[in-house]
Amino acid sequence: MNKPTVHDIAKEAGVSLATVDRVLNARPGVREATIAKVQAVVDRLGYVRDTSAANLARQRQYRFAFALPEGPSQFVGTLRAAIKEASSPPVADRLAVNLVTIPSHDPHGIVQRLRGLNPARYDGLAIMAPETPQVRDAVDRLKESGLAVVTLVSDLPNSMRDYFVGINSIAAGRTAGLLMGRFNGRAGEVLVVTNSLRSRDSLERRLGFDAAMSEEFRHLTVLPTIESYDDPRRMEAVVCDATADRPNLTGIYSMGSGNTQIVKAVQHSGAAGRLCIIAHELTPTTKAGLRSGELAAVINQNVGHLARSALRVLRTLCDKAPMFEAQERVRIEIVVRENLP
Amino acid sequence: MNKPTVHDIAKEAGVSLATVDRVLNARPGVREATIAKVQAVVDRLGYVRDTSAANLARQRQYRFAFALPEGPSQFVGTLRAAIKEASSPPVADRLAVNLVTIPSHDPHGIVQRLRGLNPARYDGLAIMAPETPQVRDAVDRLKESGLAVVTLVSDLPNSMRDYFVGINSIAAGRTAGLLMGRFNGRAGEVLVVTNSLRSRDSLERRLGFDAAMSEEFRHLTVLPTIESYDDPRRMEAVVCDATADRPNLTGIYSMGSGNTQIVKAVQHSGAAGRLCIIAHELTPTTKAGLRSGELAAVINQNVGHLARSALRVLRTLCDKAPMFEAQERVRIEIVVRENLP
DNA sequence: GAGTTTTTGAGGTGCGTACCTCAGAAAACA
DNA sequence: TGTTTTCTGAGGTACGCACCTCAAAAACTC
Repeated sequence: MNKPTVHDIAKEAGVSLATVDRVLNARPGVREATIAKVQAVVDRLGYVRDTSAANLARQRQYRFAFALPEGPSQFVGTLRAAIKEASSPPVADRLAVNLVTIPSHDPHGIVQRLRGLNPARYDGLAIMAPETPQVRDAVDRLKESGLAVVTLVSDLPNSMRDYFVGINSIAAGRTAGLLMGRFNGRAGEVLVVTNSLRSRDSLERRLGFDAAMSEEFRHLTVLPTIESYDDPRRMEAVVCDATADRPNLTGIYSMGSGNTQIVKAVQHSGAAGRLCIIAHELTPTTKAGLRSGELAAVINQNVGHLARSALRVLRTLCDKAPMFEAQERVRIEIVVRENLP
Repeated sequence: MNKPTVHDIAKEAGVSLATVDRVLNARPGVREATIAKVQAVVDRLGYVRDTSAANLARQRQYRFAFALPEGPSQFVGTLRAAIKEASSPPVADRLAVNLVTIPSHDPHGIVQRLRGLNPARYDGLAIMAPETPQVRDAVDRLKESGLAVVTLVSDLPNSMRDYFVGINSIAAGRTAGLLMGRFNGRAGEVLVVTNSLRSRDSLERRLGFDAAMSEEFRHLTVLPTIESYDDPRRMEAVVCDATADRPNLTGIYSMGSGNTQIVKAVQHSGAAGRLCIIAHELTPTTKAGLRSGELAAVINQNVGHLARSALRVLRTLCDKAPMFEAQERVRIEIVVRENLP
């Protein structure tokens, strides 16, 4: 017997199509006993709803909002491009994706933006935002008004989000630490820079990095994190100063964006050869850095994977269909010059 | 205007539905002039066929054969499992996948097995096989009888295959070389082992490895490749001898399967600490090796990605639909203990 | 057992496409 | 001009499902 249909269920259960339909779509007006009878047949025949036929019949449109931070981050730029590519025809059908930008470091502004989203006009939300109580509450409110919600890149673990699409940041930091330790044989100091420690992923990367370093690589001294607050000049100055003032500096771990400035500063300082620089996220800048040898390695999460995964998960959640978890696990990629895509 | 349908095309072009249908499905019996007229409207309105509706109407079944080598290889085992998972409901619909095993190193046997496939019963073939003229011809024959053909893991570049799903083996070898050079600071010799150099991917890995080593890491001497011909005892013996006879041995590059034996031999020899071992493909054995520290790194291609990619590509080829290339590019993953999935 | 409420059945329509038939129009040929 | 061949149109059915209506049956109530 091939793929049972609703007709088969009806025949087998001795009820009408309408009743099967009511049971399958949880519509009211069916006795408990009948529901059980139909369910039993469904289970026995192994009926699975044909999602594409269902969507066709229901004229389904998946309307998703993607909330991404504004600002000059190259990573967010490539992520945005990946989302656009993954949600445009003919790859995606019945999909209407709205990209909304939210302020990077202003919880209040983020909340305002999220309030501006009419829950009735969306079926799902994917959001990349720092973890603050206000943001969490705003997300929870959208969830409560019926949206499927996934967090992207940076998790909000205590919110009501349905799923997190991204990498384990602690493990990512540990990986960076391992590479720093192995690639960088000379004893000395390691500078750690980022734009902000306020988002959960940055914090966790630092934790993982420190853990790996202290466990295995005691020949390296990790300096306190320096934040640039998205200010390119500050980032450049910090790196310039460090290379000038610290003769023992042998490595830099860049946890966030601003890699363009780091590379530039290092080039000017003439310290390029003696430094092992490890950064996050493949962007035009970091790719160039890998090619030219200034960057030793990049820890990456594939933006295409992130985008497609978020879309798939949101779709699946809307359909209340079972998830294919293995496909949604975003890998922590190690990229060196030789395996650049 | 929302998603134009065939009806819109018909109305706009001033022809009937039947004619639009004939044009869209390349059926005969339409004048050139009319075809052009319809095509123009299709382009102008940006019509894209609704694949799910089309498949529904056509009761389409995609029937694919996956030809994978037999034998005890753990990698092929995990790949096989990934294919099964990716082709079973409810993840995949209208999909009938047949896994066929082919002899590993017997071109004649492979050809026989492929001859046994009735082209009328399949829409597509994915094959992982060594590159020999006989195999190539057998593949070409299937292609000519109308199947979509993709090569998997190991390419047959001079065949008529439509697509190759897998990684660039030269780059993979280069990556292994880079890691060997960076992780392994001590000068000395590097042993290279594999089960066979007869398949294209092994050969190319070796090429890439040598290139990277000779360009950058002159402190390491790479020994000639030793083949085990799928004989576990031979593999173990080779590694045992090398660790015993070569005091300068500092690294092992394992290009193929047989990692269980390598790890075992190294453990027994007591040389575990002084050796940097790099292997290919994540399997239970290599995962355990990474966790326990015997393996320094593993170069991996994600079997789930391979499986899903092959299926997607075959489907796309059957539909004659445009391909979303970025999604099909399989990455060369570097796996260390810290970023184990 | 009459009246009320709750369940169920039968049937239809539509989603966007594929594929079929048959008649009639247009073009090409003699 | 008539005849053949080549196009084209109108219409239908089907795919698997969602969602609707209306009437009939069954299950309750008092």
